[in-house]
Amino acid sequence: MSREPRREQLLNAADRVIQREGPGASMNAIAAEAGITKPILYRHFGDRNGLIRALTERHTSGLLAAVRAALAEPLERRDRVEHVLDTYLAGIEARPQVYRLLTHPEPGDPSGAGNALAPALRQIAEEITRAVQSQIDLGADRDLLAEAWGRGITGMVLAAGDWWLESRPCSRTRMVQALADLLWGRLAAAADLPTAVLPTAPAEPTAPDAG
Amino acid sequence: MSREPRREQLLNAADRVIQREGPGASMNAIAAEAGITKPILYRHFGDRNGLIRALTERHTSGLLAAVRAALAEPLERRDRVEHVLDTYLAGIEARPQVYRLLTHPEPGDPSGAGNALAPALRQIAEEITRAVQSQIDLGADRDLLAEAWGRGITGMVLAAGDWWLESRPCSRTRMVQALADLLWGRLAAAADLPTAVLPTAPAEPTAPDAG
DNA sequence: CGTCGATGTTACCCGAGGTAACACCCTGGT
DNA sequence: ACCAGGGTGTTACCTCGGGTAACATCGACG
Repeated sequence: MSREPRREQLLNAADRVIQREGPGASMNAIAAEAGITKPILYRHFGDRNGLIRALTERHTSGLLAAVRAALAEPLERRDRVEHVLDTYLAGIEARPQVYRLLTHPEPGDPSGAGNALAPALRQIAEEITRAVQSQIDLGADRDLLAEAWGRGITGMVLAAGDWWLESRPCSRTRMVQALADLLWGRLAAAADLPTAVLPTAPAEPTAPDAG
Repeated sequence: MSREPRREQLLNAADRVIQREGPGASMNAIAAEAGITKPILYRHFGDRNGLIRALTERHTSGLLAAVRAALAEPLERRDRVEHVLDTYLAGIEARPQVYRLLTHPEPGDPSGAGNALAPALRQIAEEITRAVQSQIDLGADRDLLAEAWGRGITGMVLAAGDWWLESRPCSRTRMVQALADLLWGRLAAAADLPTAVLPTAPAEPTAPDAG
């Protein structure tokens, strides 16, 4: 049996274990599930990261392709956004344990499951939730929206701030503007670009077929 | 010397080590920095999580208080939002290593620093960035906005989706609506509530002072 | 003077990632 | 027929980090 099919079998086994025990599963456990011992895993995947990477690539290729397709769907912009959101949520809903692996490839503590936000950040999220609840009139959906938004805004600022801190693409005040603009609906308000899909190829002014 | 001051000293030492080596610092290293050995740390903090928790609480109390204050500032709503964003970014800018600890209390792999988004999610962020860049007219700030938004939206959906998956507060379609509304500027469009600050005490209709 | 509550130590356990050395079995070329 | 190579697998080990047990010390207080 050549390498590739065997690799697939091992990945299947790893999948089952992680499905069952979460992303903290040990290499021993995975090897046992596959009916073999550790060194074989290491021969195939180098180290634990390699295994995890292979596993996530396998699972995320589908989700990633789906999201990409959703982003390119020829819909009204709002509908397209909803379509992308729904695609993602449906994807993580379908396989929760795998999703954990997607978001937390590093083991971390095995007890607490589902911590996209670290405890300290969860406190911030709660503050935002409370502020929204007490300051803004959101009608009947008030509680749900406030909580979802509290989490969402916190996650947004976390991810964007992390990137900003790492690569410093601009001043702090500009970053503040960029995020505030996003929260302020600029995504909805901006005009469409003239359907040029290829990023490196600006629409040729002489091309007659795009009218 | 009673417990508390000693505790502070140990936390100071832990702080220095983490400042220097990042959140993956070992208990041995921390103990060495404090000039002592491991068991003392364990006596004071129970386990590694306890130490980290104490450390983060210490540092985040300031940031959390600042964010809370910013959220209560009597400003125009947009200005308040910007104020909160700026407060947070200034906080993480001031002490990057501590910020890492805030966002990634679990060690994880020591090589990669600054991964608010796991690799798989970073791919999604890039897809969004590309889509925004190629589909929406954002003027001169185009590149910056697209990238910041790509990260931000991904982080938002990650955090909100994680929460939704964990506690299932509503149907998937409703969650999609909640997030799309957030991205669509409903935060900006909604009306103010009549300055009732206490969450559990709805504004008394007979109170005359709130006019 | 004893003892309580801190301080501190050395030495160990355990589990997990990772590796070295060895053995087998099939296939194919000479 | 034979042996080399590339796959399969094994046992036994190393290292490092979190965590604990057992023991020694120092100062204060009734």
